[in-house]
Amino acid sequence: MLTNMPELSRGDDAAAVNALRSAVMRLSRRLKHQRVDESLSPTEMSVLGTLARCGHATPGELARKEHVQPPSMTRIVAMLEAKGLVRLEAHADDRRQKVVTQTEQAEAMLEESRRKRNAWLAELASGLDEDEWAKVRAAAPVLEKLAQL
Amino acid sequence: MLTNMPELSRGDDAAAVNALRSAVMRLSRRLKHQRVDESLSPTEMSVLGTLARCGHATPGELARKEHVQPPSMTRIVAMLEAKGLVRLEAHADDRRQKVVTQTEQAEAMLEESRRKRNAWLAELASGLDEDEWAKVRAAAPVLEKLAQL
DNA sequence: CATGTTCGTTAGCATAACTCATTACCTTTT
DNA sequence: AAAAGGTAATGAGTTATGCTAACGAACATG
Repeated sequence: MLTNMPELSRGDDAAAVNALRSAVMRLSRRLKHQRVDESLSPTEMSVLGTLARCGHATPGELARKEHVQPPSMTRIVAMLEAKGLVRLEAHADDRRQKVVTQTEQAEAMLEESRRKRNAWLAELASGLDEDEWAKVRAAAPVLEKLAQL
Repeated sequence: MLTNMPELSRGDDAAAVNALRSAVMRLSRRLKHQRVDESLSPTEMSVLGTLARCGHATPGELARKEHVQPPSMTRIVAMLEAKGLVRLEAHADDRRQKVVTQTEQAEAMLEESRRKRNAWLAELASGLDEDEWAKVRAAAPVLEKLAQL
C-alpha cells in the first residue's frame, strides 16, 4: 500500500515500482519471442489462456477481458475455430450470444507453450544466485495477484 | 539457480517460474495501454528507451536489440526523426552506417511516460497489503537484473 | 406491441510488422 | 590496383491485426 506508508520507504517504493515496470516490459518482450506456434498471434494465445482459466466465455466477455473491440474478437474466435482450437455453441438463455469453449487440442498446445516459456525463463533464472532467486520465488505469487487486480 | 537446487524446492521453482511468466505477460499487456503518446507505437517507445540506456546506436544495432528487421527499423527511425525525437548523424568510421541519438524532447517524453506507467502500477499495487508489497519490493531489483541477463 | 438496447457480425480502413530487391560502402583477395 | 564478396541502410510490396461504422437478430421495457 503506497498511499499510507511511513515516510522513510516512499523513495524505495518509487524505485521498486520503476524497476518493476521496466523489468516487466523487457521480460514480456523477450517472452513473446518464445512462441510455440508461430501461426498464432499473441492475442490468440492470450484468448486461449483466458479460456483455460475461465472454462468458457462469450465473445463479448473475451473482448472485454483482452481489451479488444468486439469485431476483432469475432475474427480471432473464427480463426481459432478454423484451427480446431475452440468450439462455438449456442448460449442457453440468450440466443444472441454464443459460448466459446477450448478443445483438448488447445489445452495440449497451451501446455506445450507454457512449458517452453517456463523453460526459457528458468534458463534465464539460472543466472541468479540462490539469494536472488529466493526473493523472486517469494514475490512470484504476489505478482500473479497484482496482475489480476 | 534451478539446476542444482536441493530436491525439496524443485516443485516450488516450477510453480514460481510459471507464476512469474503468467504475471509478466498480463502486467505487460495492461502497461502497454498506459501510453503517454498515442502516436508512438510500443516499438518506437522501446527504441527511445534503448537509446536512453545506450546513449546512441546505429539502426542495425537497434534492429537487433528490438528483435525487428532492418527495414522496419529504418521506418521507425524515420518516424522518430520526423517527430523530432531523434537525430541522425553520419558514422565516423563507416559511411554506410548512421548514428541515432535521442533529443532532449525525447528524454522529457520518456520521463513522462515512465511517470505515468509508474503511477498506474503504483495504483494497482495499493491493492496489496504491507507484507505482499514488501516481497515485491525485495524482488524488483532482481527482476530488473533478470530482464537484462 | 413498439421502442430502444445489446450481441455478434460484416465491410472497409489504418498501422506496423515482414520479405525481397537495390544501392552504397567497406573488406579481402588476387 | 582492381575485382569479388560481404554488410548497412533503404524502397517497394505484402501480410497481419487492430480499429470504426453500419447492420440484423434477439432481448428488455415502456
